[in-house]
Amino acid sequence: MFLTRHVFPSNSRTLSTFTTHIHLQQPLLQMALHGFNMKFENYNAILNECVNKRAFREGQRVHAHMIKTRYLPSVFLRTRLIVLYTKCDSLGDAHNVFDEMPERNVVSWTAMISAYSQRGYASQALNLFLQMLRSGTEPNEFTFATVLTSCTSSLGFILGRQIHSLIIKLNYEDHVFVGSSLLDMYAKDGKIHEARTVFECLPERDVVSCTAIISGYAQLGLDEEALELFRRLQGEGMKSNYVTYTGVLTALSGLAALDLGKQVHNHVLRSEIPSFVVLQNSLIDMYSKCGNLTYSRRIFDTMYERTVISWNAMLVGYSKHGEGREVLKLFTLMREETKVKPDSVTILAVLSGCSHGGLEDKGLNIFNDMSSGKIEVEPKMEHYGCVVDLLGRSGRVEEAFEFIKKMPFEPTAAIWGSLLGACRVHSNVDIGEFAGQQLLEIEPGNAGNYVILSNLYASAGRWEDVSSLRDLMLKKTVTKEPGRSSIELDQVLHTFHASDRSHPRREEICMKVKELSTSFKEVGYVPDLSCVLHDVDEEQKEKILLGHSEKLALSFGLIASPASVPIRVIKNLRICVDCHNFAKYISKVYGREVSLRDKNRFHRIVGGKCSCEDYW
DNA sequence: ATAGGGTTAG
Repeated sequence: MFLTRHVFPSNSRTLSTFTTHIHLQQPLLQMALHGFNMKFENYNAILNECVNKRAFREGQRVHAHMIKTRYLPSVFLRTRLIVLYTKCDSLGDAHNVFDEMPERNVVSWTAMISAYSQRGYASQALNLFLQMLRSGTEPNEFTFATVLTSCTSSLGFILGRQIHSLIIKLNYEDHVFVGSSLLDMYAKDGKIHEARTVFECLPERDVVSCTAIISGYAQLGLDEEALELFRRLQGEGMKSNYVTYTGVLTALSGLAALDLGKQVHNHVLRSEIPSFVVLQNSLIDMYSKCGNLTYSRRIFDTMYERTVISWNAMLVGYSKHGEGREVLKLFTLMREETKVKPDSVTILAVLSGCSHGGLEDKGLNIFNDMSSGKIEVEPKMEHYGCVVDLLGRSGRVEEAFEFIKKMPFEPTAAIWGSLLGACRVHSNVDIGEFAGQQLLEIEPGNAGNYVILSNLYASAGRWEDVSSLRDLMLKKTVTKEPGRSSIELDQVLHTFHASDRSHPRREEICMKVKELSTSFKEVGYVPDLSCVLHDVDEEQKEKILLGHSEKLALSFGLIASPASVPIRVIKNLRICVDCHNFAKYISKVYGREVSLRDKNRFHRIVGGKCSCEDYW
């Protein structure tokens, strides 16, 4: 019921939608083109109209008329021309006007900086800003708000901090536009506390600054913090718009909070908020990451306009759920749609979709089409990574290894990790050992790598290697991002850590895990002790294994949710081999569907079988 | 005349 079709105009920020053949006010145009002695007022009026209507050709004719009649436009009019050309997507023309200006003021500099930053030319925008300072022109609040949006590279962040000092010196730190731009810059640099400080110091807040800080948390994966802040600001009377909800949906996607996501969706539909493409894209992603692809597809199908991101979000959804056939079907549809071109993310989604869906040959064909230019996307490192995955999954481990050696890139940790994973599943100890060594060299501090290599050694019965791996791990400073699993029940998110004793129903949960383990052992479950790398006896290892956050969340789901619904658990890391097996027993013994989202994909486990076919 | 927050992938 809540998915009704909403038709709204497309996002007005799309630059490509300008028209060139429009009717300008005839008298003015005639005056300009028939030798009338044009004055400032006339030019200003006609240029304003051209800017508003994005009338590129007419604007050019007016500009040409100025040159022909040797009219010398003021700084003001030249700046209008820069803005006109920028809005009409003609950066070259804008820059020519800028170059030929006999004098410039803060507005013309800012307009030009804005032109570059809007088109994504960050370093040019920053260069221009520096030139502006050197020329002795003092920036104003417009300049700062603009230039900070171009501070998104590592060099940009350094410059951004210096710009912050200048902002303080020139007394613009209380300005809300400058503040939102500044806090956004800090958030994008991962400096969320500094972003928060800027936010808290603002004398007044508005939708944009509030949205910027909420999205800042969400983009860094601080989902709970984002949600908490959203609720607090809402309580303090913050107004939300569609961008705010996009940020909130990002946080909810991360948490896989389906019920809350539906609530936001309902709210958006009931309110006057327009269903802009960006918001719909967020909804597609939210439903897919919450495990509900049907809703994602329903939104996708009813969209009035789709961007490449809409297609990508849907493709990624199918891919993560292991629905390879659907990925290919949708990709075919996409290629028939001429308005949208596949990009690098599209191909990534399709390749990984083929891999997760067990369609190795189809995936390899697509990679070949890309290499031969039949698909017009430049193959990047990540695409090569997908091929390693595809070959590895189908058991062609040697081929995958050869492929890595011939790649035009230096292999990354992700590539070796993918090869090692394949070796674990297909028990290729020789290549796996090599991949593992490379991996331990690149990422000596990543505990996950040790676990997979240990799994591999254990599967080959090489126990002495398992123990020397453990010794090696003790020598290095190995940090493990703490594993965390959560489950949403009645709009409340229950989060568990390993051996977590903080849940109000901890006794019950702990008992249940033990009970399950005992009963599963009677029907064939064998705890996989190679998943534990601590130097303890077997009994202890089993205890540690039973404390894994996934098992706590799964058991809690079994106790606390009705038997008719699937148990939906999400884990922040890749799921452990033993817990994956444990979940299969739950599905078989209790007849419950388990939907498990890990860092890489969804595992839909029914009747003891998983949609990943034990490859992840 | 010039300005800030947003969606997919990793």
